[in-house]
Amino acid sequence: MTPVPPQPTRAELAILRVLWQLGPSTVRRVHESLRDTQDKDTGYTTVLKLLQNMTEKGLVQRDESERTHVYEAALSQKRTQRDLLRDLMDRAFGGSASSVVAQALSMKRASAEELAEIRKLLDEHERRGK
Amino acid sequence: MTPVPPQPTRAELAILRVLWQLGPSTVRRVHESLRDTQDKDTGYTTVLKLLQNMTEKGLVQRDESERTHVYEAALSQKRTQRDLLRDLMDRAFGGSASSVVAQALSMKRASAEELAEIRKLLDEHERRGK
DNA sequence: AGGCATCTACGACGTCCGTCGTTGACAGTT
DNA sequence: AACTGTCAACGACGGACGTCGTAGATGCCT
Repeated sequence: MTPVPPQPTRAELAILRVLWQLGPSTVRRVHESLRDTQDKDTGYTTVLKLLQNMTEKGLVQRDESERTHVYEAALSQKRTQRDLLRDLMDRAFGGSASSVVAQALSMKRASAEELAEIRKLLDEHERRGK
Repeated sequence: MTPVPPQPTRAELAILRVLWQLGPSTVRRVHESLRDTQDKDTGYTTVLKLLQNMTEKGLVQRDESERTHVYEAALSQKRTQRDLLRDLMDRAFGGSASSVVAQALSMKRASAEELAEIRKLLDEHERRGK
């Protein structure tokens, strides 16, 4: 009965994104990847501490068989995205999925390419729902 | 030169939702509305303090002409929703609007009614984009 | 005028979060 | 064996957040 891990904080989510992209990684790898991607510059021990906390919370799993530990995301990216979006949907959109979509469409980043993708998703969803 | 107010925290957002629903309100009205809606039970002075902080941050505007102050949301609901969704989209979805929509659709709450609404939005958006 | 209710302001406190320094263990190098 | 570098662990700290108690001002009622 593993209790559901709490939602990741901002910094924790940034780390999870690295783990999802790279797969199981050491602290050093995560730190360097953040160094490249991120604007901010976090220290090595900061990343270590975060990962220790995340292990405690159940957000990541740690392989300690070797001296240099290897961390892996405990939940899939999709699952985490779903949880986070659900939370925001409840808190800010009154639980309305269509409101969320409306706002998503109103953004400049909803390019033509993305619109086609969205329409495809909608068709699939409808077909499956039948 | 009003700087853009920072994003509201969880508790602040709950208050903003009340203000959007009720319009300009006193601390008491906000407190009572929260008492009805919310599961949690926050004290009067807590709500007052929150609203004072929010005034400081520029999230709300305060009318002090009367002894009992009246608070009003500084930004529209849509604008705030957009900002919050943008933030989450960047942090968790790599800035992809279609990923957000995909997740939104995968939720049980995307009812048939909502699906129709979403499709309508999509049509309008496409027509307008032409 | 006295007393009660209401309201704002202020300060305090516990918690979480992100940050980092230091320490001690371990490993490879010369 | 001594040195150098890497690693995990731990403690500390400043800031934000949400919480509330208390004080002081103001208004109302009798």
